[in-house]
Amino acid sequence: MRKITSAALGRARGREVMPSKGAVRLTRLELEVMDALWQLGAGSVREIMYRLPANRQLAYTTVQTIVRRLEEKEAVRQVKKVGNAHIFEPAFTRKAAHRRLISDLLGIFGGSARPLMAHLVEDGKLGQEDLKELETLLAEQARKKRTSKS
Amino acid sequence: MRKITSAALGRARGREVMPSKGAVRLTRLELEVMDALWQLGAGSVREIMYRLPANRQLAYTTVQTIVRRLEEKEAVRQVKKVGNAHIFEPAFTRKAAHRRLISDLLGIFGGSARPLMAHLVEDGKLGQEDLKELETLLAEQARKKRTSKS
DNA sequence: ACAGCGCTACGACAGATGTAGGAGAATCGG
DNA sequence: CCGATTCTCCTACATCTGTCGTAGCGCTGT
Repeated sequence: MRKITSAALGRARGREVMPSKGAVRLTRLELEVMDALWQLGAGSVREIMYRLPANRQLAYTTVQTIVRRLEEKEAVRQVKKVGNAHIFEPAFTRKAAHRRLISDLLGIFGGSARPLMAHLVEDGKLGQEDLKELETLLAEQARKKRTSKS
Repeated sequence: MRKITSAALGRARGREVMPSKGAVRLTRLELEVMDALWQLGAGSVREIMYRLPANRQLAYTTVQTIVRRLEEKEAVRQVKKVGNAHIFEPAFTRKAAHRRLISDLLGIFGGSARPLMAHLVEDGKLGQEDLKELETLLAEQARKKRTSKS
């Protein structure tokens, strides 16, 4: 049998997004645990457990396991002990994590924010007021940059 | 030992995002395969393999496996045979898949598009022209809706 | 007609993820 | 000082993901 490909041998463009050094990729669950920690600022396994959303009630040891894995990934670190319990704290901000998520998504979208935005608008997730707000933000940012730099 | 939690017993808000019925969650690799298929419109395993980005050269059977899994997830379906080879076609559009991704991300962001946008602006992924463009799009959409509906 | 090559079906396997149990050490309340 | 409680540390295990290999069947060209 002849290879079915015959003519279509055009290698595709190599869209590629560097994992930017030490940036960890958090899983869904890990993200929820981090979220709890971000809310707390710092906390014990049990505190994290209680801060988990209602639709994610996990066993104590499950949370503990996730926290341990997060430690391995250096996403959280122990800051002190209370009794014999470790108190953990996030190793980076929610913002940083979000940035990572967005950049991943943008990668999938081919690197440009446009299509993403278009979707948002189409889905009505983005209205007139939002755009206004953004313009303000953009202007302010430009101003700030001019002030600090140059 | 006393539970370390003592006072902090406020259950967190139950942010939750329904998986919207039959919507499948595609993995990274599956997404790349789908992307190849979207480019092709429809194609054989081998054609898909050749369309994969240069940084993702996989063995023939690897691609085949992914395609099989996508079939199980009903993300692709066989449309015909050429020789003894199956020709596959996506079961939904790239757009639909993207919508799903975005909605997932928004879920993580608490449901609002604002923070997402803010990030984009901060990272300079979104400029003046983009916002202009979006406003146009938004206006057009409003017009269209008015025309079709009401 | 048949050798050979491509395709399919299936199985395998390591590493990542989600979820939890058990043993035993540390601590707290009395 | 002692028992009950709560941690910690490890282990376990089912799934999901990423990646292939093998066996065998069906075309196809000569």
